[in-house]
Amino acid sequence: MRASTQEKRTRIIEVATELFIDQGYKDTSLDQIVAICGGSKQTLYRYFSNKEGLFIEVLEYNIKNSFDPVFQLAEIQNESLQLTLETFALNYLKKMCANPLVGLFRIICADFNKHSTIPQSFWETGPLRIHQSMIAFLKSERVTHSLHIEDAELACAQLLSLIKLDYYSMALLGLALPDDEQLAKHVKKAVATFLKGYQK
Amino acid sequence: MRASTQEKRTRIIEVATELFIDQGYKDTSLDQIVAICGGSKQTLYRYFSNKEGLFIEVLEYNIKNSFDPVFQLAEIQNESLQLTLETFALNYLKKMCANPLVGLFRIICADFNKHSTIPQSFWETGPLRIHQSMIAFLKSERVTHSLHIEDAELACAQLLSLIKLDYYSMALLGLALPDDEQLAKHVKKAVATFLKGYQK
DNA sequence: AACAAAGTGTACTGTATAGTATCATTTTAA
DNA sequence: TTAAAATGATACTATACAGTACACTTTGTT
Repeated sequence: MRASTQEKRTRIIEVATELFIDQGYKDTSLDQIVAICGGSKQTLYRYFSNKEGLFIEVLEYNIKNSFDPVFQLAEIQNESLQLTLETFALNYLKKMCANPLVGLFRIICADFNKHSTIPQSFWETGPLRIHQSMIAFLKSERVTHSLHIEDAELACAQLLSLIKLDYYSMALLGLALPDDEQLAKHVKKAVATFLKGYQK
Repeated sequence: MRASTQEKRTRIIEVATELFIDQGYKDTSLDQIVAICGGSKQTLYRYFSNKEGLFIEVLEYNIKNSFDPVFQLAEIQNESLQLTLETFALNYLKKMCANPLVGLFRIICADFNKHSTIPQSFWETGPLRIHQSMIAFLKSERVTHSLHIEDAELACAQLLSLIKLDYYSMALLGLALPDDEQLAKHVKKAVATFLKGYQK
């Protein structure tokens, strides 16, 4: 295999990512992608089975790049519990409410919500894995010695929902989110409510 | 005006609602709508400026029909506070996570998230009005005599998020939700966490 | 009855795009 | 150097659909 082959594949995926997110799935034509990448449509079709196949690879590529850093965040465990959660929360919130995740989520729910395994596999490789990280954290001694958590799965879901609030829905709709300072304030309140709800 | 004119308009809107939700915006053609309604494309164009204009009316029609019952629910105030909230929560959750709201939300975020006032007006006439109802309730004596709520707006957002959890995202993706019994259990826990987080 | 407004059926225009085919050109490996 | 594989440029096929034009029919009104 040529040295440039993998680079080219990656380049196509990156250009496709940008266009899909910017214009939506249906409104992004393969001709457009090729025009920006350079090369020809034949090459694209040699790499990817078809438009849907390309999108699936776009998805895998971005899920990997976007969620992995969040997993790491979920494992930070210094300072106070409150501060740990606040730090995680702000990063989690900003990652979830921004591209590429928001743009790709829009496409999955609008263009693949029926007759496709994409939503299920997106859910399992993305959000669900974040949940698992957080559940493990909530079960750790670090947490259990100051909070009374009977059902870690539930507590995790509640914590993440308190963090996201309606900001995720607003991001999906393309509405403007508060600035960083406001978000930081919000996140503190979310963590506070969570801690009080699960205090011993 | 003919007696049937208003009925015909409504019929077009209802058929369009179903097709838009079922197939998405781009995949629903006006020819299809006309074929099911009967009548001709000219008539459709006499009633509605174009496809987008039709969708906007579809939206208004369904927002009105779907959110209004939820407002009423928010005003139920009998029995215990806990029971009142649980009752509201279950109905709110089921309404939010089902069609037509889910299907229309998908379209708004995928097909109108840019260069359109649709998201903003959807947000204001839908979710925001529910928030306002709930904020008023949380400020009522009924609530303030048993809970300590400094910021009713925040408390409202947190409560509704605890109720929705990730079920709304799952519904958008077309993933299956738990059955009614499970949802009822979930809702009790959401209300419990909220009450504990805001207890005096 | 006569007229105008509302509605129908059908065909058409213009445009867009997924996917394929062909053939020339370049790159790589031996 | 040479042959095979990869890539590129371009054109083509088939299809779909928003929006328009137009001739004709129905309905309500005067």
